[in-house]
Amino acid sequence: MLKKRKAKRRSGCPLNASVEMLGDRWSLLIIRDMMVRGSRTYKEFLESDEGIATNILADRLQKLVAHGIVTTEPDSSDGRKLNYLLTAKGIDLAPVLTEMVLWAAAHEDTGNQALVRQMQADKEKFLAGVRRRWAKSHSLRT
Amino acid sequence: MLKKRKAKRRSGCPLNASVEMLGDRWSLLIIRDMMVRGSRTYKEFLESDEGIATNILADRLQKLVAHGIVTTEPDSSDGRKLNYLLTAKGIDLAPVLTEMVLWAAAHEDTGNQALVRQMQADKEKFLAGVRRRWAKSHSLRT
DNA sequence: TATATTCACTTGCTTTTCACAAGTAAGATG
DNA sequence: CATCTTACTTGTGAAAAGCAAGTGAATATA
Repeated sequence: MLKKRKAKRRSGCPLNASVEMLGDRWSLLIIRDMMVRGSRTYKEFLESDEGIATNILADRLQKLVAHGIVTTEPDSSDGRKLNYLLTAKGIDLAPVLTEMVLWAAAHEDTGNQALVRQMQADKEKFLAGVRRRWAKSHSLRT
Repeated sequence: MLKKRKAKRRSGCPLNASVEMLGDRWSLLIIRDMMVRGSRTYKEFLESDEGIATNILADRLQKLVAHGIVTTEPDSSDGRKLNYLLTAKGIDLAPVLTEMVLWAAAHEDTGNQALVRQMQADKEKFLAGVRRRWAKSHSLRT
């Protein structure tokens, strides 16, 4: 399979750059799974409530890796497993996710009120927590 | 045309709700045009750098209205024009857009550095500005 | 007032992406 | 060794995106 060299941007606007990397119905949910649910493997992502299709998941993971948001490393105790981990760039998406969660929680009837209340109570504290958890468990690569 | 009653959510997660409303390659760009470029009409949206197709624009505007993010009102001085305006819910997306812009600006090579620097300098001030501009020029409807 | 132009879309068609079901290969387990 | 698990790939139909052209009402222009 031939991989494209450099998908040219539709515009130079930073929002457009974000949208081109994350603007679909799955990418941010995968990142959420890594960030708040601690998912690491293909199988764990598949088990999420939203029910992503296997081929779409493979495609999105590959794109997230290509964009430098996620890295992979083989699991040391099980040769079949590949661990997907957030890079520093990926962790920096925490504020984006937070604002999206708070917006939906404010304007829609949604579940997961535990997470929402935690974010509402102290956004910065929540973000610090995410960063700390990730800094601890892995050496972050760029 | 029959409109669907209530597109059931894939999950109750607030992030999923956001993604189902905004997770595509155009919706947030339309909101950006309203929020920071002051676009109001179909034609103005079409003129954006990214080059949205006419049928996609019509579809996205309709969905944004359906989600209560945008409202319409006829232009008082030109009967052909329809003005699209952000609702309070739409304006509340300002922090989401801001974080997405700052993230891309930090990790990608993008343009529009003027806007970025303004956001970096004082996020809260920028957000207050957006809110003030919108509160002034229209009565916000829910 | 007739004509051209603008505005906000539709329509039709092709291409791309999504979704579902099934299959496969490498590694682990009993 | 046989079976199971994990991380995918492949095939197919359906849905959505993208492009070009067209429509109809309102407005500007000659």
